[in-house]
Amino acid sequence: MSSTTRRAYHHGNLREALLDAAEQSIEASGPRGLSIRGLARAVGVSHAAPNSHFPDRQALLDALARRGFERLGDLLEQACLSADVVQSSLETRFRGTMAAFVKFATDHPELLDLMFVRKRANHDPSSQLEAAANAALNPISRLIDEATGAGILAPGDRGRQWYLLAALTRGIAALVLSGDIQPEAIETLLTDATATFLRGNAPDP
Amino acid sequence: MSSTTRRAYHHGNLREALLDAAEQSIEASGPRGLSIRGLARAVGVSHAAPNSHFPDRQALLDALARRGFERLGDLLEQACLSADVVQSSLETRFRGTMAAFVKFATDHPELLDLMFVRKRANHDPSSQLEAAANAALNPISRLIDEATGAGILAPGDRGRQWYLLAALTRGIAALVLSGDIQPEAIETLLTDATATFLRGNAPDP
DNA sequence: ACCTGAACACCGTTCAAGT
DNA sequence: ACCTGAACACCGTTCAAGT
Repeated sequence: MSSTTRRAYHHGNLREALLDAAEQSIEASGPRGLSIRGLARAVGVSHAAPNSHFPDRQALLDALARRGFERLGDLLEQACLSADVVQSSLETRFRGTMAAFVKFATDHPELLDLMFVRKRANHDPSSQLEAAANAALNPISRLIDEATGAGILAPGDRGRQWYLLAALTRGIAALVLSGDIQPEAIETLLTDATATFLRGNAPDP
Repeated sequence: MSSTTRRAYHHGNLREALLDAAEQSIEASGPRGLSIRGLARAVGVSHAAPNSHFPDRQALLDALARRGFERLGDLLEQACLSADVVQSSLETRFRGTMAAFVKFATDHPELLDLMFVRKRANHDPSSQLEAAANAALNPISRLIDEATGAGILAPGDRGRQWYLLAALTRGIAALVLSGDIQPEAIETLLTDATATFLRGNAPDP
């Protein structure tokens, strides 16, 4: 019965097999190195077979990005929760969530790029991709609400604080991916960023 | 005599003509839409002609990125200086510099992407590209030094403050380019980011 | 030195045809 | 429904040959 998973490659499983191969390819040689024909070859089907599952190359990349957001969302969620269980301070949880994002970036640099290109080429706000993107970043909103409730963050405009935190997080990831920060300095930067954000947005005493 | 600039297209001017065409193409349809053959066509030379000026496609992209850093450097410099002349506060100048970066991002989104991919594909720390990149971001360092001198920033680790400011700046640009921020919210975010950075890194009283 | 033209090994996408 | 094979119009890069 376990043979079912092994055998049924060309019937029903092709879509996922292609996405798996695509993710490997992308991390190895960037999105530009990804070719539909190469994927088909790697999986052992004809070069036109992928077309049955993805109308064009971009659709495959979108599906890849969507999977990425789902995984990123899980990681951020975990970072929030596990920090909670250990009864850590809110500052630690902020830092942990940013750190989780940055770890995802270093683990899957090309995938992250793919995920955040969106709006430029493709822009359908009702797509599953956008839904996944919004869902993934939800933990950040909840953390901000919690901190506001605890009196650690000024109860100002929730959106403005979200933007700030999102900018910091993505900015750090960008610095790391472009190689503009020395790897040893990342931990310090995460700590500094958390402290700066909280201090800069603390309620007036 | 002005005919010299107009005529001498295929002798001596080709390199720049290709780069100009490349920049147009890239902003119109992304780096993926850029083809050497297409450029050659647009400029009116044979498809192999570009090879006399750029050993391969990547070399052309690198040259494009280098030009981008030179222009970005000029803009940041200007943002610093012009704000100085008007005798503005240091806070205004911080904001102005970040705003200049973000404006460059919205004006040349694809070019900016190209500029900051570096380290992943290509990584020669002694290249002219890297030199241009470092030079471009110099104004930020000078601004931090100035603010430290004026007692507005804590005289801690210069590098740590640089990383923070760079992360904020690039993060905001990233939010804008990926469409994750409403355009009307950008000005507010720039103000909030400046205030948060300065407040979060102010010297202890 | 700079450019051309042919050649080679790739692409994505379409489409009739098979199962 | 899912896949194949041929076909079409593209690529980047190399290289002998021209000027």
